[in-house]
Amino acid sequence: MAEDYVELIAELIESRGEARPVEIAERFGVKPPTVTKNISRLKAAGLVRREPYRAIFLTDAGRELAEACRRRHRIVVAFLLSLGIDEETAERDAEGIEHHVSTTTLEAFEHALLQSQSGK
Amino acid sequence: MAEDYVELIAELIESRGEARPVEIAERFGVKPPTVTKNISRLKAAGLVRREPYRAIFLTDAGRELAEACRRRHRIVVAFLLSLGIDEETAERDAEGIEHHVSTTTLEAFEHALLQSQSGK
DNA sequence: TAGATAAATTAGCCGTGTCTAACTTTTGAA
DNA sequence: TTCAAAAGTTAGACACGGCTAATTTATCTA
Ligand SMILES: [Mn+2]
Ligand SMILES: [Mn+2]
Ligand SMILES: [Mn+2]
Ligand SMILES: [Mn+2]
Repeated sequence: MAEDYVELIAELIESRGEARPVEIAERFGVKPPTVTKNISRLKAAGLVRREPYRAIFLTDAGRELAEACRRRHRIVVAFLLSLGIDEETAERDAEGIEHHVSTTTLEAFEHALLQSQSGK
Repeated sequence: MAEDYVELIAELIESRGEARPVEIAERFGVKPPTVTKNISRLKAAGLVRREPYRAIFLTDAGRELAEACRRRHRIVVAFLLSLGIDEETAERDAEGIEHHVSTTTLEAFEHALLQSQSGK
């Protein structure tokens, strides 16, 4: 959970300037109270900073985690695409797969990606 | 959860002749009461048949699900191995990845597997 | 600037999956 | 054949992630 949240929060801050619960709820297909509760957990975990009724900010730890997650996400998607999978499926599957890919496997994906690029 | 359980139950029946809660608990690194409760849910879902204090059997539906899961598991592991990932990591990662692989992606894995075999 | 609307929170519920402690049933050895 | 050890179950607790209904706060608009 935490990974998907910080990832989305980072993206919202980048694209919208701020991360709002209502956006998060829409993106995850979840109701606002669920977001409120989960954001509290993120705050308790030191990943997020925020005051009630205000936008959500990432802590340093949160930003670091977000960056790692976004990188992993990009690699997994790119890898699936390189296998000829359509974009929609690649995105959907990557959203789950990304949470189970070890460093070893991620590196193997990157390596395979390079091969497929050189081999056209 | 159900997928991992029926998969393991099928394997235990095949290798040991029967599936016992104590073995399931060990394999999943979980305590026996957890297994009891989860097996009850499997029974409620019509995947498993059993009487208290006796071994666990799969229903037809359970057996079908188990077969599908084992097939997916084998393909994901084989695919990761074909990328040069070590067996331990491949098994560990596959255990999570298998639950997020769509039919489309599974087919892409199979296809890539064939390519890697022909290309030696 | 008042009032309506939108956004967010709180309270309380539920199902899942985990645990420990205590109990019951089965089993296997003496 | 008995009875101790192993296996399994029950009871009760907890954290997580989801929900609805009701309330509170912020925002926009007339
Ligand atoms: Mn994800
Ligand atoms: Mn992601
Ligand atoms: Mn699994
Ligand atoms: Mn598996």
